[in-house]
Amino acid sequence: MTTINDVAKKAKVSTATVSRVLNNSDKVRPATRDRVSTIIKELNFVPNVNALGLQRKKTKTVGLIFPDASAHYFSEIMQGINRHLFKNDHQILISSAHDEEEEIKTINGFVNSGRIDGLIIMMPSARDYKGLIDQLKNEIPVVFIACEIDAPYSTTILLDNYNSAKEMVHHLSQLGRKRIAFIHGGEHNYDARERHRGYIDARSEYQLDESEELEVMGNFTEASGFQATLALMKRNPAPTAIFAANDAMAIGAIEAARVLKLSVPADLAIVGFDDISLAAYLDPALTTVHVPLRRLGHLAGESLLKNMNLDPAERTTEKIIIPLKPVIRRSCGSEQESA
Amino acid sequence: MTTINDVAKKAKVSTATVSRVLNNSDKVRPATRDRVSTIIKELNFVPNVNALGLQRKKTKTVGLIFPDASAHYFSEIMQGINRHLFKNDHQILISSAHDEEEEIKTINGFVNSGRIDGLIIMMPSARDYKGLIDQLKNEIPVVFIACEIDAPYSTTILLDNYNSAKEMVHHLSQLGRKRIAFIHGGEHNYDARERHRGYIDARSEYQLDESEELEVMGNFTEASGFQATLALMKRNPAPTAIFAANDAMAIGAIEAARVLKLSVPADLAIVGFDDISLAAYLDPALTTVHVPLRRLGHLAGESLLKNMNLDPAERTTEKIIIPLKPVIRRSCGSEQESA
DNA sequence: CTGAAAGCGCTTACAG
DNA sequence: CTGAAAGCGCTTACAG
Repeated sequence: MTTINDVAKKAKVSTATVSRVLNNSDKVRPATRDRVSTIIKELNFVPNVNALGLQRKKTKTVGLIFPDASAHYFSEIMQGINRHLFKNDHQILISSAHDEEEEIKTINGFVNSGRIDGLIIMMPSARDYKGLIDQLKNEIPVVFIACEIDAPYSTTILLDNYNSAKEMVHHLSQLGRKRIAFIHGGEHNYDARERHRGYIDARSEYQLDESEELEVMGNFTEASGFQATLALMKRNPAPTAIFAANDAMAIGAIEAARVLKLSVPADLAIVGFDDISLAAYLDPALTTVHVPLRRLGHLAGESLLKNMNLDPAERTTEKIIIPLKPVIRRSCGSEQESA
Repeated sequence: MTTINDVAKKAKVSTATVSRVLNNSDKVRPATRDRVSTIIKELNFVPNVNALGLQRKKTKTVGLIFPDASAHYFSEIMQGINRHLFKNDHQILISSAHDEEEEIKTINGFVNSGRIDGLIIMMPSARDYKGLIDQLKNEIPVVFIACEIDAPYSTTILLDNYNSAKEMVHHLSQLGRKRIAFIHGGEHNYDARERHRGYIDARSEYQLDESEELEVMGNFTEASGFQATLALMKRNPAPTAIFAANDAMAIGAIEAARVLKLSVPADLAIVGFDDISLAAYLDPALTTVHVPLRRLGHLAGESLLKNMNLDPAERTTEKIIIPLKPVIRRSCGSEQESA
């Protein structure tokens, strides 16, 4: 590996001068600068990041912690983050942990090792907030995605799950569905809980049938949506609509309806949440809530970068809530078609 | 940030001793070891990775380059890689680039900056192999995924797209479909090209209808599968089966068939490639080829780690081809159901 | 405009 | 078993 010494020797200058050329310092004679620049290219010299990090206490690297499930969801967000950071010459160090203990250990390693300048945490099922916040200690800026953790001087980015869920239930009720069931995504998942809360509140607000019988626990997979629907349709009276907490479960629900010889939406309206790319290509096309994952990632990257360039004293605590839009297609029984 | 000096001072030993404790050197008196260990915990000391990297020339970090499209495909692979590396105490630094020029620049930065100990490159649309190989220079071990680049001392992991595609066409022909169309995934994509090659060879081998009319270019999206199918069904005679180079396009094809009032599989058999999780939940359930993405990622991580622990002189050039299995469901018109 | 020297936080021969 | 010192590859005040 070529070092700054090799360059200095070949250019017959000191390493200080090479360093100045590298950093565009103005105090270098043009002739010297040219000579050194040429040799840097010749040798294909790239500065050693470890030496840089040690000396500057900045690594131009951002850490990204995410759960190892839900690949699609997180990969989209990650792409959004990456796109923004790449443009701004930063790298992403990822770590996906299995459980919360692992995650907290990883965060500790990330934060105190001088490895990263900022951290993005996706932890929808976080429970031990205390342990987490203790690790952080405001050493570096942090952005939380899809988890509500009251850490000072951090940014939190949330989806407006609650209101969109309410809106979706309202839409179904407007179409005459009064007995609306809900397939939950998991009680430890923040998004799932918020969607559920919106469903519950909407049910009472719009005076719909209320019963625990109408709620079934799923886990965001097609299979769980399928099973949940089979269970729900045994209720008496059976629901006239099913609101699944994500599209994958809605797809399982549609398949279950097919098996039960139920027509969707005539016998049973089914709606989802996420608006995955093939939602429009299902039969019937799925009514759902669009979630702009890339934009979420972009916002996270942007906010983090902003705070990384700020003095710790200047940082604020910020909360960004992304409004979501329902996408009305056929599966809810509406004739209306959205763009 | 706590340093080794803080620990040394507090424990009243030299930094050398702290270092020995940290590295489990046996030449430390138990009493000293205990005292130092206690203080390390007390101070929550984590060694600075930049100093470590500078000194050891190892960073316990692996680089991962991937295209910024196809989030799902790559996120699954990434999860497989990560799972394995996490267990072995390594981090992943990612970078997804827009085009090949960006990618090569990134690779150069990764390889010559002392940032990583190994590199995994997913570059299905790589064209400029020369530029790529020049960057590599055998500095660090490299694993290529889904691209055939003749770089010495590297590992290449490929899917057996070709034979599986042939097998799928054979299966359709066995079911009496003689006019089988193909929706291509993109001519610059390695997997797509191989699947296409298998299709072409199978067509002639099994004496099926051959015509350029039966091939349409798509781009791996539902929308392109939809459009391609609309175009294909205008042929005269129309195809009796469509082989889409991935599941997303197959889903688009099914929707197109629906619009055209064609029954699948009675009028038109449709098969895909990938076996995404909801393939089983489509109507009709999609016949496709299962691609074990996590396993692919796992193998990549494993191979890389193995080579990272080897002397450069001991490294070999390796090529791993992953066999793929068709999953026969309803959309091909077979009565047979696979597990 | 340029260089010698100190220092970032570690590790490791070397000496004791 | 332990410490003083050199060195990994950079940057930056300081002196000239």
